[in-house]
Amino acid sequence: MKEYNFREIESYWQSYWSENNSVQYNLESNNKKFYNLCMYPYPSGDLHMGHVRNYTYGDLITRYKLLNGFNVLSPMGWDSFGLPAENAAIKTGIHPKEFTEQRINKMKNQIIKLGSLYEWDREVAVHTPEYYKWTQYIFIKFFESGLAYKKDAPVNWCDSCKTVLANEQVIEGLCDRCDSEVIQKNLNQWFLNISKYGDELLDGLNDIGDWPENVKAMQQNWIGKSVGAEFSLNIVDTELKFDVYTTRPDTLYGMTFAVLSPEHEIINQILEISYSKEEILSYQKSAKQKSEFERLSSSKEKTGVDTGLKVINPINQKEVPLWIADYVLNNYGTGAIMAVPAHDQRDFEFAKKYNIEIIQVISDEKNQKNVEEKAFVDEGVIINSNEFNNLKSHQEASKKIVEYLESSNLGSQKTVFRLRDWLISRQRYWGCPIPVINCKKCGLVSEKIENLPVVLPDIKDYKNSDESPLAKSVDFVNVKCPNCNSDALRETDTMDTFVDSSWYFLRFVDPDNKSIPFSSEKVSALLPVDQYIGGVEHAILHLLYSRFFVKALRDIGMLKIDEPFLNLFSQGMINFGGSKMSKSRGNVIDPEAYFESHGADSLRLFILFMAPPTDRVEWNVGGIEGTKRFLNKFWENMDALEKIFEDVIGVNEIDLVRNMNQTINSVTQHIEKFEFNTAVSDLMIFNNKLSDYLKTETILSKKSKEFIVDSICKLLFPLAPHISSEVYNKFFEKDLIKQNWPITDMDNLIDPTYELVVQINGKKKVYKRNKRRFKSR
RNA sequence: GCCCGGGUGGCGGAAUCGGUAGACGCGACGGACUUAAAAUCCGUUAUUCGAAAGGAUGUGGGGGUUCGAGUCCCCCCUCGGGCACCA
Repeated sequence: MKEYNFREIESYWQSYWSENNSVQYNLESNNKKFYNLCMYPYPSGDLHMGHVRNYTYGDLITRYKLLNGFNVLSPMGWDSFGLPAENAAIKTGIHPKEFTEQRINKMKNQIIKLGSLYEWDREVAVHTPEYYKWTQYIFIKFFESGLAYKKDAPVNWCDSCKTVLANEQVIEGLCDRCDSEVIQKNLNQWFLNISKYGDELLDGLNDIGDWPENVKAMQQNWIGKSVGAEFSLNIVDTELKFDVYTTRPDTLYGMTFAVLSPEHEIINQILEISYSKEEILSYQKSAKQKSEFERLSSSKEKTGVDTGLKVINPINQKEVPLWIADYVLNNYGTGAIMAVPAHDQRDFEFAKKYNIEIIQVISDEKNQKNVEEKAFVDEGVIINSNEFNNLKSHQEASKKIVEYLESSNLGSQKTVFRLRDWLISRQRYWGCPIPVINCKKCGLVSEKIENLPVVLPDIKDYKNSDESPLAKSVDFVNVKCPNCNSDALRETDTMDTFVDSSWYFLRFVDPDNKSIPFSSEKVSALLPVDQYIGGVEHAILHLLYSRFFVKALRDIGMLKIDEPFLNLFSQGMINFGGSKMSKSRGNVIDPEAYFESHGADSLRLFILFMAPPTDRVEWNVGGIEGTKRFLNKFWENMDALEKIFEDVIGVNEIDLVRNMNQTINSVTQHIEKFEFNTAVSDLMIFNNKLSDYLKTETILSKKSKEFIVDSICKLLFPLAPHISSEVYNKFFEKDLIKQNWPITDMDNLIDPTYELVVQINGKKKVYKRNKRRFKSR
């Protein structure tokens, strides 16, 4: 059999679509809009299978929606700031801009070869001044409204590379580049106040649209809302007091000690009065030297130091010892806790180790639980708590005790989030400069809008020293204060690249706007994104940051929507040899080779066919042969149909037409439900039936022939657009992309015969083919 | 520890409402074509007993509901992912 010439066909249609602007959002159209978006890539230079999977799904949706008459917006851009370009620059001296743009060109070419349709006139790349000007604009608006602020914060620092590292760059406590140990260092850093939106980000998940449950669960988990109580503990014989937060106010009578985190501010005052000054100082020092990793993971053996001081339990005036221990984190709650060893496992271990009293205040109904081996954390009944005895814990007793604290002005109910403010400053070159100036007189002053963008200066050495690479450019750093015109210094940090990606989907609706980042009207017309498709690895960071950005931009009046993404689809990863494909593992399967050897249509079909889209899959080297065979067979069938003798309708023809109709019904439903693997198999089944027909029959009516070619090309179009466009054009001399999706004939779905099955005790015993007596619908 | 998903042939996976388990594809085996190979075409392919007809078993394990369970309920095992000293 001769193979169809996929190379020629694919390249022809790719040029055709591009020259005819086959996907273009039409402002004037009355058709319903559909904003279809794939997560834009970091331009690594090589398209990998993860991209192929992502863009195949995205393109399928674009084409399906086009045939269904939607006014589709399908843009693409580049997440083009980031470390790899900077590392390459350090190594080879090539400017990150040049390095990045070469890679963008290469990758864009590969995306086109996949046959993915994008409206390239809307392309954005975040590293261009035309884009980052508006990232800076938004930053300034955030700064002016208090959403961006600067404060001292502990960061991951590699003393060998002389740089701050992102959490993702710290691998088991070591620098991912030089393997030296990462330490905690206090630096003055920029933050965005995302925690202000904790409640809204959490509540928004309830009615957001169609999002995968696991992604919603991950975000809920990350936001980590908990409701408890906050109250003060007074230190005996002093004026000193501090706040503690607990989710278990019902256990208040069981408090037998209190703990401060080693970084707690009040320790400075404690040092003046404690007999254990030396021990405290040395404990603080050792806690500081531990890396975050070590501190959180070090075999969970708890350590601490006794201050020798006592605090008073506000509910019963009992005096209990005050300790300092690093199992209490300074940046959660109040950085201090009441410790109830009887009912908290961590407190229990600490109490056992240091021989601290344990008082049980909850038991089960028969009072048979004890706390000798471990803490009792389950629901139960209050004991040893005076007037609160016999109340049910946790809910009822907590409520009563909080009411008591509130009525006696001792404390109050309090909501705490795990979500922390977002540290966005990076001591890096290849990122968006922070548009702020430090003036000795005026303090932190934002750059004037008319002076934007603050352009990344050219420097010779991209390597960090003790400060950011941008500090090396004298011209960049030394400026006049926009306020008072006195000598001032520019910020030398750049922004986390997640800032760039938190609003790119907004720029796509208005990419050429020269006066503002985007028009609010256009955003309202096109957003939320109707279908967002991307990898599950962005379940928390990117998707949460973008949601935060939209809410923050709404609150400062720049747009009028609440959520950026209506429906989210997370595709599974593609592994090979049991692990994630990566250059360092040497297990990368290059999609480009398949464009040459099997064609983009075969690759797309195989990706669609291999597994349900949400599943993680193992790359199967031979599997693509199956979809290639299918396309060859399809091509051959179409060829045979073209030559078949046209005549009156025969009996088998009626069956074939019904099969086609059933296939229309089934493929449509599977695509709607994102069950692309079974959509492909439906088409394979019909193609096999068509082969059988053509082998045994010699005639077919013109009407049926045209119905079959028309329908099957349309059904195949979103999945394998090149071959279907070619066949359609050969038969009808029309552009398939401008046609309408086929409609199922509901009257011709059901086979007039059926198999009667008789089961006895659930086992099939008799089956027989019968004619249906009534036409059912 | 907590929160999400999963577990079906040699493999990837199908199976709207509880109603013929294993669609479709890969691989394997047998055959045709060929000097030969590749490609292509035809056939077989859950396990097991049987020459065959046919029978028995079978969706991680155990129980239950039902005329009937991959599907519903309870318990357990196990794999993957996320979070994790979060008070």
